[in-house]
Amino acid sequence: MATGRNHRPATRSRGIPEATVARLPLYLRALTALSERSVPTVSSEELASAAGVNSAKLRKDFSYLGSYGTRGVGYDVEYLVYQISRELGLTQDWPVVIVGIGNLGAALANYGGFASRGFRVAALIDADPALSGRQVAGIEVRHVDELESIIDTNGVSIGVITTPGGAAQQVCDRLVAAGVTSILNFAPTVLSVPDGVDVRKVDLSIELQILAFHEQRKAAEALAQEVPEPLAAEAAPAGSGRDQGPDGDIPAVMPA
Amino acid sequence: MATGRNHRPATRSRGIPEATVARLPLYLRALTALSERSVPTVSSEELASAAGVNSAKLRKDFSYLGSYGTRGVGYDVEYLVYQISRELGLTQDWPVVIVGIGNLGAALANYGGFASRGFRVAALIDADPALSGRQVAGIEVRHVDELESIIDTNGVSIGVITTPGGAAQQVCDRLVAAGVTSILNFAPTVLSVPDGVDVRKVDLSIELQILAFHEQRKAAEALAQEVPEPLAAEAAPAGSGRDQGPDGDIPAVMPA
DNA sequence: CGCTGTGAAGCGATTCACAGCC
DNA sequence: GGCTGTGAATCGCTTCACAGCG
Repeated sequence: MATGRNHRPATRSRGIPEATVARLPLYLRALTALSERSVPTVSSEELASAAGVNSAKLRKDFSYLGSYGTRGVGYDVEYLVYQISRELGLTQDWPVVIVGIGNLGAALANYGGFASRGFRVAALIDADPALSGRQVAGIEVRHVDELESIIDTNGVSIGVITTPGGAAQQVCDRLVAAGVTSILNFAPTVLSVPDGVDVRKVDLSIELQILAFHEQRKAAEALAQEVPEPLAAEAAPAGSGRDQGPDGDIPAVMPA
Repeated sequence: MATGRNHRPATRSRGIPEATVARLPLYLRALTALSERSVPTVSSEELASAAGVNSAKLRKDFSYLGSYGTRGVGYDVEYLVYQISRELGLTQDWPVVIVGIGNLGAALANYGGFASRGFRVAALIDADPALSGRQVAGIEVRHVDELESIIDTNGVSIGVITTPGGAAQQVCDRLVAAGVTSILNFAPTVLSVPDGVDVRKVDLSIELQILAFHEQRKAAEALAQEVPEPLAAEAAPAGSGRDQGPDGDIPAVMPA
């Protein structure tokens, strides 16, 4: 972990907790919406509820960035948008490649949320020669043979893998060898990468499985409530359980 | 926050930590692969590395499920597959509906990972009448007017929202009113739902933004290394950074 | 002897609660 | 008076390290 022992206790700037980083995009989205409605300032309470977190957490998060609010008033929307964008590195634009142009790859290519926030799809890449030259979302699909040269020419450092699981590690290796240092992996595979390369994983079926777990638990509780046996002693009073809650639960996306 | 105070401290069995639940699908995937290769038993070390976590975490996770291993030997693959499946509620099959059949909805409909693990796409639903009747992934697309009846007839309790952001809350409300109690939301919107309904959110652009943050930090560190000013005191010795690491980082998917 | 299962320690994130400033 | 910024308390997850068992 970078950071490491740390001489300097906790001091300035360079120590934003991961949990906070993961929420900054949420705040940014909410702020952008406010900005579009020309709302000039916002309180921690309002912004927190728009972002789906609680206000103490939000204030703590912002405190890591600096003192950008005004007591008694709130935060200046435009100013915060800028500060968060800068902190996230969105003031520069990041060329990304998407490898694997199936439905999911196409969905990502078409996804407007990218371009709007500092990301530019530099190329779509697929191993199927039949796709080469086709246009998806107005971008030409190139053959995977060109992967290295595309990355090199465009200075790409972020790659998105939307291939089938079987091809993912191979593609990953090539991306890394070509100079990519951040990877967003949608394939259902644990990628291994050298130190210094970040991997984040998004797995659709894992999310569903987690929902199924809670769904099952809810069903069990409902039963327990009807037939309050001693066994049920625990489930019944719990009532609402941990459910919902706009606050953090445990996620399923992770690095590496 | 639903949740609330909660009386009972932490007691028995029904208390699997969220972080553990989020990893069970990972273990299950690794175990399934082993099972297909007819590997009879596996040690915590081997399984952990296949799943991309460390072995202490894995053993602790399994300890919440029960004592399913054999000291000096390891875990029986088939038995563990069964136990985890049961715990996750995958021994029953869950009918799900996907609302919003754009590229992403289609990608999900085609995604093999669903059917293979207890999920069945009961219906594809879209607001566009032009799509109604079309087949996607061998399933007929139905009009959103039928949403309530579809959910009712099929006993659907899990819904997936892949509509544009603007339609998400509306769709969510109808799903919930019709009886859905778990929602997987791909729209870039914070959904509000009543207590007792679980929401998990997957946001593609948020993941990229988190990568961008780290990418930026890496670039800054590289610079600091070249020109070792006093400011750089911290970055330089860090070397590899926090990067990689098969262990948990902070995710961006969360309930509600 | 090897590997699991688990108390206990450690650590990071969340929440509380209030001092400080506008 | 209202709302931010933040130490201090708390909570939950991770990691350690080893006892216990096959």
